[in-house]
Amino acid sequence: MAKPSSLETRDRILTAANKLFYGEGIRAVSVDAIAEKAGLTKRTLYYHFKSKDDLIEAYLISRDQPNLAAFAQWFDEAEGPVSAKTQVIFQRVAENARHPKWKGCGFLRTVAELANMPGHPAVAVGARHKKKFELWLAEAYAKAGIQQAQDLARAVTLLMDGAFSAMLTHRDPQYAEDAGAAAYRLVELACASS
Amino acid sequence: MAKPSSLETRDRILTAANKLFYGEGIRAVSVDAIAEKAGLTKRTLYYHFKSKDDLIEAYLISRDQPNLAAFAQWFDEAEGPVSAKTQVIFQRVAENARHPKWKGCGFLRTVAELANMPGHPAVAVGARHKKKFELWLAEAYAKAGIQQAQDLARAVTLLMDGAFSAMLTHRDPQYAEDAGAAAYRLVELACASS
DNA sequence: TCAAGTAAACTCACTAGGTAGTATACATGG
DNA sequence: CCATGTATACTACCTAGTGAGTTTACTTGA
Repeated sequence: MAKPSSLETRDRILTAANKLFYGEGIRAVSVDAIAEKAGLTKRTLYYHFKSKDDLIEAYLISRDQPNLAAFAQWFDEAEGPVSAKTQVIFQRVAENARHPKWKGCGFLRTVAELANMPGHPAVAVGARHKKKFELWLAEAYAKAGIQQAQDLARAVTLLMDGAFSAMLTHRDPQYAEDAGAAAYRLVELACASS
Repeated sequence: MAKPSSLETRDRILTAANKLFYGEGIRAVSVDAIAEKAGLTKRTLYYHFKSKDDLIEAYLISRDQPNLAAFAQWFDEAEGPVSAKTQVIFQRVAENARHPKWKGCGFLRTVAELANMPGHPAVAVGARHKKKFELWLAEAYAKAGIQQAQDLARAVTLLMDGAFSAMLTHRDPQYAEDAGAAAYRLVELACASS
């Protein structure tokens, strides 16, 4: 069967790809650089991934569940009404954005960089990730008895993507705080009419 | 002085850079490709621009005023209260996004692609452009007698950036329509408390 | 028990083409 | 004549991807 190191090697490549793709961008990072960071040769990398595009897709897939889980945990841990719980998500995102290595939302940045390849599998992964986030929010709002849960989830998701973009543009976490305040108002408004 | 064709040549290069950088992305486009599209040699391009980075910056600078002017025109032409005028901007953006060549906001995409170079002059141009948009909105809201004009302009700008990101991700103009509806609600809310 | 076989996992050296940027020379209008 | 503008041809290096061969771990037959 497979060597015991096989899965471990694939993970090492993915970890290196994560750091480099997120830190430097997709097209700015060469396959050679990833192989070197992973401590193996390019030929070995191509044994585990059939192309650079394949590796880009795998990079985003590896971030999908962890990111969604973090949002859900922040929301669940927060006290108070859904409006406040929503706002907490934005506050946590703002906190994360203070780390020096923070470089925006990896999904949005990858989609933006691959805008000239709409059919790229990684773009589809990014779109699905954002859809999942919105759907999860909509379900949370529906459980809280909000009538227009879908519309509200859509608006909050738009504010979140706007916050990611603005924080990256201006390098200022305040934008996520302000987006959170706007989201709070919209949730309160929806609650009032429910 | 310069040959009469000099300014024209610079413009030809800038036009080619515009189409290629916006259509394909920054790092995906080579200086050779821009020179070829402009119908001249790379050496001539380097006579007018000192580096690729310089050309990237010039590309964004050339889009700054036209974009802001379009937003202002859409807003001024629209009928009704500021809430409706705000919503119209989003509707116009959604219309534009239906063009096959639409590839998102050139400023946001450039900033996202150059996220690993925070000091890049083009990133600064992108940040200034977004600040100008927000400031223009804040002034329009203040003129309309809204108390929290700045907060409101910030929220609407966040929704706009979110709309750009989501439309690019999902290739669906509906996201701008929904962002416009949310913006409408926030403006109405601010008007009510003024 | 242990040598031979096998397939997975891996490396070295390479191809063919693209990259930003430049040294040098030629043209052309004032 | 001479400054501005343009082109040819080049450097030095990086790019994704591959052909061919080697090492490793495990299986299997005697």
